[in-house]
Amino acid sequence: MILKIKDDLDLKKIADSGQCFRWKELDDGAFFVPYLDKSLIIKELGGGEFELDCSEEEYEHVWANYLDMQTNYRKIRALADVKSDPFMYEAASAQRGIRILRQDPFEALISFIISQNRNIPAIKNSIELICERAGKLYIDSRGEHWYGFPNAEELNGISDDKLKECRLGYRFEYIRRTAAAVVSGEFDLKELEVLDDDECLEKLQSLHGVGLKVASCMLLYGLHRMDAFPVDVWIKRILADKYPQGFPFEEYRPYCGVFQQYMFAYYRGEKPVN
DNA sequence: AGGCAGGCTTTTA
DNA sequence: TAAAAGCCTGCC
Repeated sequence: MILKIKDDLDLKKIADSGQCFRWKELDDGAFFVPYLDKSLIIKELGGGEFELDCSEEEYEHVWANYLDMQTNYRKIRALADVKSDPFMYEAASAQRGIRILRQDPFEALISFIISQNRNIPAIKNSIELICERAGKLYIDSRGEHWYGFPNAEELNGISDDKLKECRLGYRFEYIRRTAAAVVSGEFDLKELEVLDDDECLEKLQSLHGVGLKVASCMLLYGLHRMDAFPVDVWIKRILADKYPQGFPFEEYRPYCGVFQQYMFAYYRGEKPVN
């Protein structure tokens, strides 16, 4: 199908944004996008048009939601005022096209536990290994094979040896215990939905290997809490560099997380590490 | 109680 | 060799 939109959507920027780790750019500039048991191949044609290898029905029921198309990001960007916060205005303008995906919560949780103290290529590497060892095998519309991200049962079910092949280092035990807690029901991902942001952060941090930063990433990228504001080494640098008087959270509520993402991508893009 | 140093696996630059 | 989308433990 052909999708025609007016709002922000830059596939390359999303793929490089550090919120998802399994998108793949294909030879023709299209992107392969996996989500649960489905995959999408999407290509920008220009003029706000995109070609998608799915039906309109599947787009409406799956991909529009995944890509968060019901949210107006142009409106959100308009919160950045060029006079009062020129840095943010510049960051949001330069990174226009980023959207906060509605990813699978379990995948997001595991992915951001893996992310700690590592750079993006290493994160992608471990996640791909996990999918190959614990995920289901699928075939996309081109006839190419791909592995899905394992659900909790699948991840919990693989042997220690196989999980150790995924090069998780000291995070091995974090992943093992988190998957087991989700499978046993000791940790219920659905229960998070009824909690407010602070309660949610607290509950997530009860998991071994989940601190404030990973919990914040889970809120923003796994639960789509748009006001969640993960502070990592990059954001720390930005806050020290650009906001020595403190970050104006009130100006950007309830979308602080979106602006965190713009800043992160913009600042990191100035001196790329991968 | 709350803050801080040191250690942790492995990869990347 | 240091740093990497950090967290845990032990110590004070």
